[in-house]
Amino acid sequence: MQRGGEGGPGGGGGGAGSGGAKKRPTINDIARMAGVSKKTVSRVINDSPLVRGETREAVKAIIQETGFAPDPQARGLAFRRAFLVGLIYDNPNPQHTVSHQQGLLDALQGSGFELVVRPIDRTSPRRLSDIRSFIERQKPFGVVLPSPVSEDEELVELLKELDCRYVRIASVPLDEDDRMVVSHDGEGAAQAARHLADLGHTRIALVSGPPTFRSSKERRKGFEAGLAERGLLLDPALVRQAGYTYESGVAAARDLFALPNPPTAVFALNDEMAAGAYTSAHEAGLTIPRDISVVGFDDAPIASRLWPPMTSVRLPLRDMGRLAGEMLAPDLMRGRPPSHDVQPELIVRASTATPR
Amino acid sequence: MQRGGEGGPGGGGGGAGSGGAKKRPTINDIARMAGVSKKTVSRVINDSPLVRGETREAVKAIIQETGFAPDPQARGLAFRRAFLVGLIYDNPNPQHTVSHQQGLLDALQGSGFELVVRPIDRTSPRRLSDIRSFIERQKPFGVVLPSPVSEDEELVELLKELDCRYVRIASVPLDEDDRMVVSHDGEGAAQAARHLADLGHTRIALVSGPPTFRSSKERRKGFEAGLAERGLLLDPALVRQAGYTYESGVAAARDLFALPNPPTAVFALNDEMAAGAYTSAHEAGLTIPRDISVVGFDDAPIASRLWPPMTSVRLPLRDMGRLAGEMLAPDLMRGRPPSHDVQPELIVRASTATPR
DNA sequence: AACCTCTATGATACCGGTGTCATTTCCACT
DNA sequence: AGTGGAAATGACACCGGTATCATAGAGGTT
Repeated sequence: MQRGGEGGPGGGGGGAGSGGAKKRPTINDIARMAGVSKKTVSRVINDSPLVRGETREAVKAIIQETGFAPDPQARGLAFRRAFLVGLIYDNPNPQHTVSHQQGLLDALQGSGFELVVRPIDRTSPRRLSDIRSFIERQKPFGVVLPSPVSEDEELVELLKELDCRYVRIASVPLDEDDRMVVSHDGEGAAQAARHLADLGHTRIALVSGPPTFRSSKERRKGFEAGLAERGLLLDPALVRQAGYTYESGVAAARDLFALPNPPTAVFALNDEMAAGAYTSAHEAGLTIPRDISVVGFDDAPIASRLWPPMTSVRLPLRDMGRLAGEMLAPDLMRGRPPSHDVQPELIVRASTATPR
Repeated sequence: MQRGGEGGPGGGGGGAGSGGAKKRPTINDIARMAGVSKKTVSRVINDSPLVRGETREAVKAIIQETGFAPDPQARGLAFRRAFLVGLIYDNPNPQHTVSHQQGLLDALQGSGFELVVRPIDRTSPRRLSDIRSFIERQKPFGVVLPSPVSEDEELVELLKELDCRYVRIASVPLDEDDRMVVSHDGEGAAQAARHLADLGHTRIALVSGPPTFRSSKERRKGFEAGLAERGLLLDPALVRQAGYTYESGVAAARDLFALPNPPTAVFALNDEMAAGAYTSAHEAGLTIPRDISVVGFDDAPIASRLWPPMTSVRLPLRDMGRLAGEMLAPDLMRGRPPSHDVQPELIVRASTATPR
C-alpha cells in the first residue's frame, strides 16, 4: 500500500471491484441534458427566483431523474463557506456532549450540512489558535458552543472577529447576544429547593460545582432563591465546593456526613456528584432516603439506575442541541423563529423523603 | 437577518468588527513571494521529492512566516477526496460512541483531518442510501465503523463498491478483512467466568444480549469457554435473553432471582444490564455480593458508581478508537503498522465474593 | 561537441461549482 | 409597430488547489 509519488489523500479503498462504476453527474451534465447553461442549473439548485417556472421544472425533473447532488466541496469553495457545522465542546460531562450532539444531528438531518466535532481544553491557551485555524481553514457555516465553552468570552470574541456564526448553549442569558439556547438552570434548582423544603427539610446541604462555571453559579443562586421562597436560608457551614466530578462529590459528601450536626438532605449540582453522595452515604452507613435525602441535577441515565432511584432535575439536553442547530440556519426555518428557552423539570424519584 | 437573493450559506457571523481583516494568503501569494510557480509550492506542501532542497527550504520558510495553510476545500476538490473522516455509528450504548469518538479524535489530532459523525439506524433500510449519499457527496478519506455497524455486511459491501476506505471495530475478526481493530470480547468474558468459578460459584447465571450482535455471541461463547476451563457447564435454565438495555436487564435478573433454586452469581453481557441486576437484587432483598455476585462488561463509568462498586470487564474503548484512526492513514504512520488487537481486562471490585 | 538521461520547474487545463455582468426575451404601454 | 424596463439566461472569470505535460538545466557518455 506504499505510495511512491506525491502526498495527499490519494489511494483507493478497501474493496476490489472497480467495475463499471458510472460516475456521478456534474452540473455540466445536467445543464447539457436540460439544454440550459450551468449557471441556470446553479440558480435552480439555489432556489433563485430568477428562473422561469417552466425552466425550473424541466431542470428539476432532470435532477430528480439523474439523482444529481451538487458537490459540497466545489460549492463550498465557490461560496467560501463549507457545508459544515462545528460542535466545539469541552467535556466535564460526556453525557451532555452525547445528548447535545444527538440533538444537533436531529436538526441537521437532511439539511445537507455535516457535523464536525471539535473538543477543546478550556484550560489550554492553545485552544484559541486551534479554533482559529479550524475556522479559517474549514470555514464552517456555523458552530455550536455548549457550556462551559459558551462562557469562554475570549473564544466568543475570536469567533466574532472571524465572522463565524455561532449559537451558545448556556444556563443563563449571556451578554446582549441573541443567538442562544438558555436552559434556566436556576429555576430547576429552585424546584429542587422547594421540593426539599416542602418535605420538611431545614438542614439542607449543598455540594457546589466549580465556581468558574456559570451553570454552577446559576444553580446555586436558584437553589438559594428557592429556599428563600420557603423562608429558609442556606447555611454556609453546609456548603461544600466540589468540581462536578464523582470523586469530588464523594469527598464533599463524606465531609458533610461527618459533621456533628449533619444535614438531612443534600443537593448536588450535578448527578455525578450526587452519585458521589450515594457512595459516601453507603460508607457512612446512612440509608437513602431514610437518613439522608439526595437530589441531583441533569437527570443523566445514572440517576435512574442508582438505588434508590434518584430525584434529579432534568435538562432537555437533546432538545437544546436541536434548537441550537435550528437557530444556526434561521433562513431555512421559514418564518417561525425557533424558541430560545427550555425549562428544566424536577423528576421526583425515591431518594427524597420526609426527614426523621 | 433576512437574505433576499439566492440561497446558499452566505451571510455573515455574529460579530461586528469587519475591520482590517487581512485575508489569509493563498498558494498564489506564497508562490509570488517565493518567486516560484504555484505548482512548486504545491509540491512542497505535498512533500514531493521532486523539489530541490534549496527551493524547498525557501518555500517552507515563507509558509512558516506567513502561516499559510492550504484550503481543504480546494485541495479536496482537486484530489476528489475530502479531508474528512467519518464515524458511522448506531448507538445501543452511548458510552461506546463517546469513547470511540474521543480516541478517534486523539488520532486525528493535528493530522489536518476533521471528524464528521454520522449516526444510522441499523434497522432502517434507508441507512444504505443515506450512507451512499454521504460517501458520494462528501467523499470522506475514510470511515470508522464501531460495532454493531461493523457487522452490517450490506453496509460494508456498499463501502467496497464506493471504493471508500474503512476500518471496522469489532469483538472478533470478521471475514478476511485486514483493516480492523479487534477487542477479543470472548477472552474478557472468559476472565469473568474464571473469576467467578475460582470464587467457588457453580450456579452462575448469564444475562445475554441480543442474539444478532456479534459481541453478544462472542462474549457468551468466551464465558462458556471460561467455565469449561474450570470444569463447569452453563446451565440453560440460568440463561436469559435480554437486549443490552437497563430495563431488559432488570427483567431478566428479576426472573432469575425468583427461581426456586436461584443462582449465586450473575454475569451480564454489559454494564447496563448488570446495573439492572443490581436493581432487581435490591427489589428482591438480596445483598450484593453476600447473596449474589454480579459481574458486568464494558467497565462503563456506572460500574464504579454503583454500590457496591461493580466488578466488570474493561474494554479500552478510547484506545480502540485511536487505533482505528491510525489505521486509516497508514501512509502517515511511517513504517510501523499499527497493532490490530487490544485485550480486555477484568476489573475486580466489590460486587463479587465467595458464595455463602 | 553532440547526444542522452534525469531532475527540477512552470504553463496551462481542470476539479465542480458560483459571481459578475452583458445579452436576450418577454410583456406592458405608447 | 415601436419602445422601455424588468425578467430570464448565458459567457466567462474565478474560488484555491492539483495533474499533465512540455521544457530548461545539470551531469554523464561517446
